[in-house]
Amino acid sequence: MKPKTAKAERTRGRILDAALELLRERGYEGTTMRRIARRAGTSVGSAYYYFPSKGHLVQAFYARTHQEHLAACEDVLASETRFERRLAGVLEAKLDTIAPYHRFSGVLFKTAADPESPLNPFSDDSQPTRRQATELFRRVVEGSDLDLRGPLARKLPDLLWSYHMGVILFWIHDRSPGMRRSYRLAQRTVEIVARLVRIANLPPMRPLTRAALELLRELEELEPETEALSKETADVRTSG
Amino acid sequence: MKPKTAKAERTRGRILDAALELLRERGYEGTTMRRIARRAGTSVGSAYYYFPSKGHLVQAFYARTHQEHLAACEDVLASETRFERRLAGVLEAKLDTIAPYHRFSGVLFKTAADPESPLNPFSDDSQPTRRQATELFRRVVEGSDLDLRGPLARKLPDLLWSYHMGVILFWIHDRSPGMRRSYRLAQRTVEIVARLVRIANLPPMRPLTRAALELLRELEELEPETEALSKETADVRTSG
DNA sequence: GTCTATAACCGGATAGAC
DNA sequence: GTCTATCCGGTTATAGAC
Repeated sequence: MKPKTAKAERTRGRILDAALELLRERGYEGTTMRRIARRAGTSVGSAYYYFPSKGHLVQAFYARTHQEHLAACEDVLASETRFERRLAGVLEAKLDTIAPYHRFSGVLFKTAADPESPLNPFSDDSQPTRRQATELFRRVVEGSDLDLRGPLARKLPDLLWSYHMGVILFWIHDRSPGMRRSYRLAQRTVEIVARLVRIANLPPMRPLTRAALELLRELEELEPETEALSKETADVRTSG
Repeated sequence: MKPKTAKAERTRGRILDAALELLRERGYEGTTMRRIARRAGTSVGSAYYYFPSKGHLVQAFYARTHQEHLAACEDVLASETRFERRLAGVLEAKLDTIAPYHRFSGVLFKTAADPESPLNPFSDDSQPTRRQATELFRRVVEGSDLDLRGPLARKLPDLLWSYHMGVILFWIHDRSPGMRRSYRLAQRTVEIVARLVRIANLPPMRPLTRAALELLRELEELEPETEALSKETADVRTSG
């Protein structure tokens, strides 16, 4: 899968470049494997030699936009300390970064939603990207004026990642001009989320917060990956 | 699309039955249009005459499980008055109803997630089913001991529908034996949701609740459908 | 052994004859 | 309304070239 020779390296690069160009130019459906190969000056077989499926090609594309997003976040993260601003900045940067791909976001998401797909954000293939993403939200929290301790502090980045996936889900279905509704949703929910986080630690809310965090812990415990370490269920994984 | 003669009615029925049988027996991928046609004793062309795409066949299948779900809810809705129990009952009935289809839920969801797909819960094609579903959650609320008034009362059914979609999303990716994690998630989040709803109307939470409801209202206003009624943007809809 | 190319295969979808 | 033949695109088998 990884190219061994310099020539192969170039071929792989040409295939990927051709795919990314075509995705921008013609969207997902218009980007056929035959066309990718033709533009890259090679053959379908070659493309499949380097990328196991069209989905993996798209994943490379994802990785690239993720890098762009990270870069676009640096400014806010370096200059702002208010939690609201940091979170809003990261979300807006995200919406800006993915804007050019809205026309075929549906198909991308469609593929990404399939639990069997390598694009699915919960899949093993995506784990590096996902880890990077939660890491980003960890920075949002840690560099902020939020003064959190305990389990909420530990879980918040994951929760924010889920929240941000929700915003993206909304964006995918957003048909308003300029995706106005999505930007609005992000701005306004950031305020709400921030207020929720700030009051979560106040005494009257403690039991509720504790219940929610306890649930997260419990669900993690039930995770098949965790169970697989115990004796009897090791083969469950391979049967799926 | 709708059969006109009695013979056509029967053909359509045979095709649908064949499709549903095959979906149970062989899952989504194993259910090819050619196989459906063969089992129904007809041809691919015929199948496409009655159902514009494989997706529409699956939608019929959805409608059927939705009916099963409704039936499975009647008992709880008739006997319980506590909001928690009603909501939990409806969710558990849902998980029970869809359990047999978990192996190919991913593909179903994958199709459903595509904004262009007729299966997408936000699409026009799905509007009847969706309306029925929110109606169900309206019954959950209205027959319960919750004493709500104002905008929260009006929006709660929609919010609960979204929440229940979230549970299903989790279920789709749930790989634990017997979908234990999903049932657990439902039970526990029901408690949390109920507590949230009950405190949302208390004075200290009022501003937050108001902000959230105001956001919903605002997003509805930005909806393209609403805008399309105004003069200039009428053609936006047809271009998608 | 590392790549590349060609010719299939398979299944969803459509055209058009009857 | 129903059928057959065909297109189209993802994917795979496989034969060779370097």
